Amino acid sequence: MARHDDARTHVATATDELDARKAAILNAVVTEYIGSAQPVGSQHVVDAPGVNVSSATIRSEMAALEREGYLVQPHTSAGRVPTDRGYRFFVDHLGGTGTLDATGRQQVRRFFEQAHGEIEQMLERTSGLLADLTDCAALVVGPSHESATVRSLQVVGLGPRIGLVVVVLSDGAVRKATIELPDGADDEVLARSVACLAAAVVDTALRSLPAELEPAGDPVVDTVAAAALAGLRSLQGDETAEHVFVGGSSRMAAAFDAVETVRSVLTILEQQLVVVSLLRDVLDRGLSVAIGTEHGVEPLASCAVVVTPFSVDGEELGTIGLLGPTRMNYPQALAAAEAVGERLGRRLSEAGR
Amino acid sequence: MARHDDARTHVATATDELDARKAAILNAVVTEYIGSAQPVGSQHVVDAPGVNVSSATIRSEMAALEREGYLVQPHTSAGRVPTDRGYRFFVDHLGGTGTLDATGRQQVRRFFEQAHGEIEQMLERTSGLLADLTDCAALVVGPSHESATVRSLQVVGLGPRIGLVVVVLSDGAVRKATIELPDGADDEVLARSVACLAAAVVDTALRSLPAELEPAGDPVVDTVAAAALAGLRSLQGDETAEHVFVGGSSRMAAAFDAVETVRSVLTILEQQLVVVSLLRDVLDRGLSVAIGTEHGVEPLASCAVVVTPFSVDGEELGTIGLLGPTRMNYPQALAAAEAVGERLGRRLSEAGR
DNA sequence: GGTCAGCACTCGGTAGTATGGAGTGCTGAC
DNA sequence: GTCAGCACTCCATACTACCGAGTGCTGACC
Repeated sequence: MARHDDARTHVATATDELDARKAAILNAVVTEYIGSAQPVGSQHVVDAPGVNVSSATIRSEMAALEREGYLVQPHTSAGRVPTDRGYRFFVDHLGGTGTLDATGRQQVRRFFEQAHGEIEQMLERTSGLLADLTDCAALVVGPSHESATVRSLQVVGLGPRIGLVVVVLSDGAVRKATIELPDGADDEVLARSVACLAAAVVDTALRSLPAELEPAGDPVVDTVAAAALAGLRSLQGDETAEHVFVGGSSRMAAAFDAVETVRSVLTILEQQLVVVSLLRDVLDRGLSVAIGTEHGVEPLASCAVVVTPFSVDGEELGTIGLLGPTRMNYPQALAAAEAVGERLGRRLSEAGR
Repeated sequence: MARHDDARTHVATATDELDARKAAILNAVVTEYIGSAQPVGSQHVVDAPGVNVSSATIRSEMAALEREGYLVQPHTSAGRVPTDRGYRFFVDHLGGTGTLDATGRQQVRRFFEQAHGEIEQMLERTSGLLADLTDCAALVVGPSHESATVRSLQVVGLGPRIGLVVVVLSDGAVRKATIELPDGADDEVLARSVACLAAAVVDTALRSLPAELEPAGDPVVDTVAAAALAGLRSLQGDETAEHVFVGGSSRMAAAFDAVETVRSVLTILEQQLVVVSLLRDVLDRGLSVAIGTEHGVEPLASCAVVVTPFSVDGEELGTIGLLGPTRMNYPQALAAAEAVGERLGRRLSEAGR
């Protein structure tokens, strides 16, 4: 029942918004509620750190906190539950990010010791790790390929008139596009087309491909090269719509007891576009946590999102997100996201892309 | 309430197991229950096709069906609910697979008219389509690459000592592996290594790669080639563990009202390995539907799976699966899976792999 | 003036009881 | 073999009572 050890033991200090005691009480209510999911009564707060007053005094303070919008009562004669604003205050006044607990740290270490494989696989598995650590749904968006340039290019004949353009980007990503080949496109023609196309697109970003190519003389070669260029073009869209790896969405079922809520949250999680722009939006607003209605996605009104960017090679950005109920364990989630983000970035950097 | 139109209007015929009337009653109960999710009483069955008897007679038949294990009563004085065996009979005696309804057919047609992109994207989107059509979670497993051979090979330098092996398989799949390069591995060395490696592995299946390579004379070239081969080797595992695209898992939340059930089903859906082997297992047993405990996966005891293979280029197999509650709409699910599978296979075949 | 013990009050949750209705199984007549 | 009629079962629903966790207020104390 008493989960005070879970709280950052930072004794609340006076702030512009709330005096020290109110802050301490609010903190206690939030931590308690995160642990128990039950409305918190004045009695349960009485021996929280920084609160050295009787339950009567706490009650009057709680009433004040309610007037100021930090707490609500589900009904008269029930304990208090934090509002979004209450959580916001709690999150904003955490003493530093805190660290992962011992078993969590160990889990992360082990994971990165034995992790291997290509970037997509790493990201996928990382989402699982994060879900395990935090009991939230985990979102991992890989580094953007937007600024990557074409590193190498190849056209492979697959069938009688079918070819595959394979392009390697400077950041190590590989893309492919199927194209139609004209008759008479033998290996030699393919090679010449590639050479012709390569001259024009290598070291170019996918989004700034040339519109046309210098004719190479041979009409068949030109046709192939044009087809391949068109193939590359069709890849531009993919880069904008980034892939997000979602792990542990089943945890959302444990977090809510209304099936309807679960359903609507899962529906959102299935829409990659929504998820990605949610994360990006939160980041753009300079937040690392968005609570309840702070992010605009209505079906997620009872959820909070923790977002952490991770940097690969200094600059390019990937994003880690954790989605849970508003009463999620913020200190834990923040610590996990940060720790994993840091190690993931490091790992991907040293893998050389 | 009356959903009899949903039922294949096939009037039950006598079988080895059940006489015509019992079969008709069982069919009516199943269809009604699929529609309403409420225990079905004798009154609700009275004007179902093939049942021209009074409710009293139906009651005695129902009692018999219960003794024989096709129905159960949640409690005395409640209607009847089909057992897994009841569903099994229903499914086994559907008159042909039936067809999709008009709007469904239109949805499928539209989808395949505007569908484009590479195979993975197609499969992903197809899972969404199937979920929309059936209100089930949809599973799509792409054609196996097991028997595909190496079609083309390339090593691209990415950083000072980092390279990427890119291999195109005969079925159009592209794989990559990061490798470490020795000092002095310039473009020319890479080209020679590729040539050396290509000679040994082109037209070979990934699972039957040679253990070693003929030395080419130059130690640097040999090192690169060996590293690249090791890279290829690391891909073997990926081929066995196939990727499955899961769409519409949120529908499972609508299907059950116990959050706990939802959670455990979702947990299974997150484990690709389990899902793939479930599908494969059902197929191997020659079934197209597995109901309740028929598949061995315990947390899915209240679920049924509809499985349809789809063939690309005659032989190679992909699989479509639909996961829903045991009271899912089997005729609809079977029709949708078949229709989509057929068109998907056709589409992937003509795309040339 | 802030703190707090004491107290009256509120109200959700649980348990117990009545009632209605959907559904059953059985019986006896056709 | 079929089925109208009937007694019976038992889930849902509604209502009531009651307990207890929790509140707000008051008045005394430092």
